[in-house]
Amino acid sequence: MRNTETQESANYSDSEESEDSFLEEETVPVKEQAMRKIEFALADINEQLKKNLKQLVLRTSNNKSDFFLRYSTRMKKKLDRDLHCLHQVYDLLENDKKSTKRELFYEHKSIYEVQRNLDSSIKSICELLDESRSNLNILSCGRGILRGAITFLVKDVGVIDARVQEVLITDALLHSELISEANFILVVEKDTTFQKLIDENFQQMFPRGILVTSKGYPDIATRNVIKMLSDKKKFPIYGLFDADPHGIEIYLTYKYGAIKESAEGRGAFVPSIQWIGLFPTDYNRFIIDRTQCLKLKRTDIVKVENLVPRSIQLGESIVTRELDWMVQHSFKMELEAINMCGPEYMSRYLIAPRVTPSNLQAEKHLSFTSGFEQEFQFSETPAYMENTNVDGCNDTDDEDDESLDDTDIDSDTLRMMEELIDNDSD
DNA sequence: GTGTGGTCCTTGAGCGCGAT
DNA sequence: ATCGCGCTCAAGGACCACAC
Repeated sequence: MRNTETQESANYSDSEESEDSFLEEETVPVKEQAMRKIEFALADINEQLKKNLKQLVLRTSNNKSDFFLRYSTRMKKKLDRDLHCLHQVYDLLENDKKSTKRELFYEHKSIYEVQRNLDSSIKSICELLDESRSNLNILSCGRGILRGAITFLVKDVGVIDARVQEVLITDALLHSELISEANFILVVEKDTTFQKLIDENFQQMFPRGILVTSKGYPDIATRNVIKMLSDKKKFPIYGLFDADPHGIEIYLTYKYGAIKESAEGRGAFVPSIQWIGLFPTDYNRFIIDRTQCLKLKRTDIVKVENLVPRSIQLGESIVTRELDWMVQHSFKMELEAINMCGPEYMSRYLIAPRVTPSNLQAEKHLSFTSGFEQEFQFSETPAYMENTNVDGCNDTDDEDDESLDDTDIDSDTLRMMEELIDNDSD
């Protein structure tokens, strides 16, 4: 045992000092750092396997303060999958190749069994190496799409003009050059809304707008690309989601990332995104058919129960208040509810008035908005106007008299939800 | 008691297949 | 030809069981 330990230390003593000092140097490329870490981890775990230890540790250095993965006897399969994944990542880095999750999965389908096992391994490896997924040359199958006033110049691909075609959002866009005269980005929750807006001439109506969707919960690539556009071009970002608990959670995922932030998706969020609808309280502002209102299910109420404290913690008073209203009235709405009001209704009466006035003035085709404002009297102040500044920073100090403070909302809402759960036989 | 893996649920979408 | 169903994929979160 002692001999082995001596041998082990002999194996790494030569490189240990240089290893640690090497890793701390910022000038070393990410790729080289990751490869060194993997080499260490594989050699180290190999030694542990020889010793037939009860518990194995996957680590990237001898420094005990560094992140490591621990594997008990019941986690043999997990270890096997993680090691295969580590080998695949090393292969990608060594050969300067990029691969999708799906491709990696099919390379060792018998090992991973189902894709979520590979997802779990990738997540673990990102934590272990302290690198984002894209830095490890792992791409996700693009899910998000984009259309509007922007052109990407992508290395090795060429010109991708989003004015004339839908663009699949992948990590490759992150490293492209941009040509754009856009002055805002509109993120919509789902593809049906995206297509509907395109069909209703979104591009003619908003020639300087960019429309984005990630088809449900946003993937990391889409969040990263929106963040990149926001950072580079300072576009204001607006978000349009269903007036239901999932829609609100999707908004929070865009704005703050996932609750369990991982190395895989580190930094993939867009703090400047502004929620412009569909608010539950929009039921009072638009002429929405009662049949478009769907009763909250038990699972919805449970989700609201979790979202309320989260929104309070995040200081999202509008979200808290809208959730409160939703629970009090016990129904939710999808974006399609607005479409039922009339042709181009969503673009004209929901989106146009809710992007900033400076943007509206730049739109030649929006003369109808002033007419709309005259003909349509809001029964109450829309939430997006109450405490959102033009620069996208929320100002939670200016609550009107009728608004509840967070403490009141919390207790009222929770009581309401408890009653609903008790009465809900669904 | 705490942390974590595995499982199952939700959202969004697409595709193939069988019944009508 | 159309519709409904069940499967897939990619994200998210919640919950339970188990190891430490």
